[in-house]
Amino acid sequence: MRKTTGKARDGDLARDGGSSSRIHGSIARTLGVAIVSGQYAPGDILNNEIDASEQLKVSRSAYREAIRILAAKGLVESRPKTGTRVSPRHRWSLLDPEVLAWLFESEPTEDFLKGLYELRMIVEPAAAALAAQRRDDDQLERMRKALIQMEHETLATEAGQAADRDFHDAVLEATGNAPLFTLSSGIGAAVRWTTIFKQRKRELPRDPMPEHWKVFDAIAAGRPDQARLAMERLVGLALEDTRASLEHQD
Amino acid sequence: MRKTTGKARDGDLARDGGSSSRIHGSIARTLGVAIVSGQYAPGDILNNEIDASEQLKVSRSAYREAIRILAAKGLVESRPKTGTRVSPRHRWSLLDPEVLAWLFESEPTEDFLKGLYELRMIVEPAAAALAAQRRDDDQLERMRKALIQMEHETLATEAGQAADRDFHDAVLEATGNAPLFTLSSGIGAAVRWTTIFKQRKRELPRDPMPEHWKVFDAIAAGRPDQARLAMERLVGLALEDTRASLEHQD
DNA sequence: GTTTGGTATTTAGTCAGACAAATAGCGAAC
DNA sequence: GTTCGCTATTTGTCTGACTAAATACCAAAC
Repeated sequence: MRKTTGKARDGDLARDGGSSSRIHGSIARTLGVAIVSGQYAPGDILNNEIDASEQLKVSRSAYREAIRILAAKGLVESRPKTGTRVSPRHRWSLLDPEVLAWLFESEPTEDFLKGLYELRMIVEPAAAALAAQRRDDDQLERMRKALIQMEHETLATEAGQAADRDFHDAVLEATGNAPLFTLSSGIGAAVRWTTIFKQRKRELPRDPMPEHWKVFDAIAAGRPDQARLAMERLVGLALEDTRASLEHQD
Repeated sequence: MRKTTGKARDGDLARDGGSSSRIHGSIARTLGVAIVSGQYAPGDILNNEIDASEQLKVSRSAYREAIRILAAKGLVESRPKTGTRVSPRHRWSLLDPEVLAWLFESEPTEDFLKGLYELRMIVEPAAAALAAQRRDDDQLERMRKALIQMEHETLATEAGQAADRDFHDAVLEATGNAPLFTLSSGIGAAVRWTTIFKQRKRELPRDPMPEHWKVFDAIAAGRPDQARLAMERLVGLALEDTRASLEHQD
């Protein structure tokens, strides 16, 4: 049954896999953005496949594949005769990377951002504690490299921001807990937005490195409680930055 | 643009929406189960669309829609010339309800179950604390009803188990945190498996109601710390039950 | 021998049009 | 008023052809 070759070429960060360069992907993105931005409300019914695909100037099959994508992420549900309707919000896979990207395409609501930070505040300190107990040397090395690059590039560069995300990713991975690790896209999104808001204020931002190194040191030393506390402080400071920016904006 | 009617008919638990009764859904399920169960390994390449759809005796378009579903959940990635290959595990949406269902179709690994409980142990106590601060009366009432039904039906019945899940769901919902709430399918899966393992032991299981009521009382009284502790105890006991069952099995 | 560049081939992607199946809603019969 | 069955509408499925992207291969140049 198996055919090839598990070349294990991983590690590349190929953002998208190019799936959104195909028609079905870009239609899914268009509709997905329209849904999460509230342009369609839960309960609304989309135009039937024939009309909708004509309006979008694509074939019905491409349109249908787009709908399958949205349905797989819980955004819509389709049935014969009734049509395709937008699902209630609680069905949406809000932590799916693509859904998150669609959400962030227009500015997310303050509520949602707050929720994301709250999630970080719950998950990341616990993850840091677990990582302190379980990390292996490779994972530790990955964290160190990420922080060094973050230090070099600063958060003003895309590479520096990627390094920041990579650090948090490495911590999550070092928990050895697969379900926990799948939250990294959500956490990464929150991390990214901290930075965006910091940048927006145009003030020379606080140096984020000290908290980061403290988390690293605690994980390196294998001290769970210390790692938890350090991560709590790190996320708390990020939250403060974001909150300050949001208030500043009004 | 909007067409109908948001009748807000919600609350129904329509398990699946029937999507798996369609061909594309059942093919997705078949392939999804094969992938998460390790029958295909990450990096493996699936047969090309023509051959695969012929073997499965379905049209190429139905097969393609199935693949779109799997791709949307991060299980596979397809590109021209290369074909469709199974994605590395860290891309899988392990907390997606359908993926979870596919995982539990064959018995999940002990590692994965442990991870799920660890996630519960991190998320649920924090959620209980937030719920104690934020729950409104309706949500509290939903929790009470769930526990009463759970008490009546016991965990031996499907209805009683559903009530258990509904309680944990209500707590998560009462946090008012949408991203957090999306974890309910994962938590629900862990809850379900506690019960399954308890049942398997055939011993008359410990009465789970006291811990549940303590969580409820703390949330009703608006005491976050007490709610956190009570939930920690509840999840801890569930974890013990499951662990005991797993050891018992060897 | 090594590199470079173009081309052939394989694969997913897209399209068009027909027919099947499900079902919500309506109207007739009771 | 209630039930039953029909019908119109919508998604679901199928077929087969064509398009476009990505790789592998081979030949030419160095």
